[in-house]
Amino acid sequence: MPSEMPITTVDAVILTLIDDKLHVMLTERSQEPFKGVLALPGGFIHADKDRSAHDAVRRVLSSKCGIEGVYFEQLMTFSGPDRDPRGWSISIAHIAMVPRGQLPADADDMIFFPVSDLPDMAFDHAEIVAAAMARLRGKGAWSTLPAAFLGETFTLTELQRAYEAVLGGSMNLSAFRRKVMELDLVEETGEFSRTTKRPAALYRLTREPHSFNRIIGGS
Amino acid sequence: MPSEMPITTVDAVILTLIDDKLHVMLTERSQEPFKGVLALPGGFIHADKDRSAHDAVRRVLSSKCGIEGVYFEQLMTFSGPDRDPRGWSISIAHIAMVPRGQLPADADDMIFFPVSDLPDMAFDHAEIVAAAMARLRGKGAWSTLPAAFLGETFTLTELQRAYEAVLGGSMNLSAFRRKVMELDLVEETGEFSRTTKRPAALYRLTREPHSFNRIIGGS
DNA sequence: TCAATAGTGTCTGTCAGACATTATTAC
DNA sequence: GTAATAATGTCTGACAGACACTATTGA
Repeated sequence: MPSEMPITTVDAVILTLIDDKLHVMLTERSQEPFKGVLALPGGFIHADKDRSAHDAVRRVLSSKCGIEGVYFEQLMTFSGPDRDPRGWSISIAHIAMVPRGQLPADADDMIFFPVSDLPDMAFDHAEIVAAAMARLRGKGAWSTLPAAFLGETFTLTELQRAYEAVLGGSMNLSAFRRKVMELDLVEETGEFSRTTKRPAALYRLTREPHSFNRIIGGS
Repeated sequence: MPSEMPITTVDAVILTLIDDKLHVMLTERSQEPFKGVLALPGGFIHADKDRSAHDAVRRVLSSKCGIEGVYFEQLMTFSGPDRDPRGWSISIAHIAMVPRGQLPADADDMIFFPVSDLPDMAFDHAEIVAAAMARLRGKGAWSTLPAAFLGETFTLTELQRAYEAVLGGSMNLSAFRRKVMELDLVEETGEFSRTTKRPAALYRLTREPHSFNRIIGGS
């Protein structure tokens, strides 16, 4: 067993939809290294507190960002001797999808940037965000994952906007509705949204975010 | 920075096709913990030797298994206080696809088991193999990844058998050929395989294993 | 000539995209 | 009524699956 183990951390790419566009949350680092530089929220794994990397991310989301009960999953692990000046390091990167309304009111040190226009970031975090976007694109078309950006209930139009934001490009209206209905991805709540002219039926997911087998066609 | 960091290892799920069925490579552990139990090949990350986890896997494949130059990619990272009796540990699991002919002749301590009938394994390696299978299924239909099980050149029938082994189930002959051709996944070599009655044209991939956008239909 | 495998042609049902149409509300 | 948004109906082209057919070899 080697005497010295790599530094082990977790990082979270926290995404949300603002004005139908994907945004990623960054914080300004308060400590060295990269003090004052924007970075993904993250932290060390605490062997005494965490039961898994997943658990460590939940702790970071909660304690550093005030975010609870959102959908997140492991993205991939980044590693190497040079990515952190403190030494050979590992970051188990995760991707989290947060409904806009579920973000804490106090957001002084949590800044959202559109993914289409990102600032310079600490460590290799630009690479991590790029990997998150690739994953989201790849998985978006094959899962109900984009629904994680919406609240408990949503209209079909809102759902379509979420898919479009994730996949980029626009989708066919009736094909989208047909597909969503026949795959039984959603069920009616019986309620209606009255924020638009004609009220829109509100739906909820029939199950947690999951994958399916046929693409919901892009533009 | 916490004083004690988790144990950091890499493991490899090495897969190959034997008689058109997926097999995974296991070795009998020569040391504690789990001495004498079957396990995935793996090892510690060596901060002084490895430039990345990917690099560590390449070293393990080469030094422990005699396998060079095969396609492999990161699967996911497993972590927790209980998966290794030596303490809080991380395993960055990888999945490797090896053509049957490229395995070293000497294979005394490398035993292949069909994925449909796996033995008990050390650590949480059963879970890792299950994750590898799920990944392979999910990605198989959307990439030329199954071709990584074949040699440099192959017949279309061999390619179809590889897809079928990865995806499970059988595929439509002419639909498969049509799709493969119109996606320009392969190109003719001009050579012919003479192992069957009628010679079959030999093809090679036009590019490295990669993803595409439409499924190659299963049965 | 027959068996075995490689490879092609064509029909058909399904489904995604396009787009016209209807429905329900606010003003 | 008119504007705006929600939701549906229907036509059409593309394509996957089915399957019959042809091609090329060994024995």
